[in-house]
Amino acid sequence: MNILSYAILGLINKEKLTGYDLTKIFNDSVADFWSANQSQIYPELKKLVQAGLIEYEVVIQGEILEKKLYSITPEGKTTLKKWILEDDPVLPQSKDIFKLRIYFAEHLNKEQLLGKLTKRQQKCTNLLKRYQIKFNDYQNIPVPPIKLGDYILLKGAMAQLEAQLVWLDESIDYINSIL
Amino acid sequence: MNILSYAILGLINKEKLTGYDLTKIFNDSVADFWSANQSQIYPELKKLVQAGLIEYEVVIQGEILEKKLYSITPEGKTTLKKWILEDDPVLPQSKDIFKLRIYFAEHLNKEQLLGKLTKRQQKCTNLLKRYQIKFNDYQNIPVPPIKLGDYILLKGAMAQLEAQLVWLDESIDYINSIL
DNA sequence: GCGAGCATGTAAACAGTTACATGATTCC
DNA sequence: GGAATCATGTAACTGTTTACATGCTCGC
Repeated sequence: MNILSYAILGLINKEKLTGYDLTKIFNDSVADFWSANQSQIYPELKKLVQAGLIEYEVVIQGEILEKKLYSITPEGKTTLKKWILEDDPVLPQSKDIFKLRIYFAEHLNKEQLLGKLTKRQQKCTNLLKRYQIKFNDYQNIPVPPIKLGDYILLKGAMAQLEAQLVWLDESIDYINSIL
Repeated sequence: MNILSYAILGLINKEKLTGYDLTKIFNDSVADFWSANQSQIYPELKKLVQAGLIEYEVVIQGEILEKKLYSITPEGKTTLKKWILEDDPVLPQSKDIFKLRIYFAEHLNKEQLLGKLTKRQQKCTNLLKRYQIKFNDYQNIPVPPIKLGDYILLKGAMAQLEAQLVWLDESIDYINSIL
């Protein structure tokens, strides 16, 4: 069982979902800490059904379109709970092309370097704004216990972005002071 | 050319390195924003030599051990500079198993949930301490322009960890207040 | 002499990306 | 009628991990 299968299991456990729903979720709502391509989803769902951890009912959409609505089985729930409690390996080794380029930045002149940093600032600001809109929705509706994960993770994503923006600001100041 | 090959190119550009050196660097100093396994390094080095972007001299270590010390070629420098200036795709889609588990945390009771969060706090604190020691070394020696990348990226890693610690603290308080 | 670390490589399995392929539904 | 979106799947390729395989060097 790879991590993706647990991710799928966890999402289906929250609510019944189709493969298409899962695809959207991995590209939108949980993308900050996990992602997956559409082409990974369907084979993985098949494996999970074979393993007896999920099952599906065929639902007719419109006139003839058959969609598979997946739900978790009791065995799936047990497997999921066990996995959630497992110890986490050290810390995630994330990959960040932007940081990699900046690390090699002795090649850039001041303008190029500042240009790259301000572009990133812009992107972070835009994403943060989207998160803040989401957050305002949560604030209005009191949520525990079902939405606890959503709430905490959203706050986490926002905190990381805010920290990155402060770091970018400081880096710009630093570069201005030395170059 | 994949990203790893540019990462290798950038590192070799800073100083002459062996495959073994690169392996260590990808597991230690740059692990915060890029990582690679030993088994990826050697085939990639071969490709870069074939492409004429790096070259090596054989250095004898001790009596007979031959090690290959790689250096960047002029074509390699050109290729690297071009790549560094390329625009970065949106924002990195990092994967964080810990966050994924917390997202599914409605399965945990208060103690289990707080246990997971405090364990992560411990790990973040330990890593932050190591970064702070590194940082103190940089502070004593004035560094630009060669060590600019090291300095900025280290500050970035520290900022992210500090933000995560604040987030974990707030999350613990939040959970205590609602559960 | 021994153990930790230096040094280089390959093979197999697994995970992830990009592209292909098809068709229905919903809303305008 | 057409476009965006819903919906499901496969194929080929690329990237990553884990394991295998070997041997030297340096310091104690």
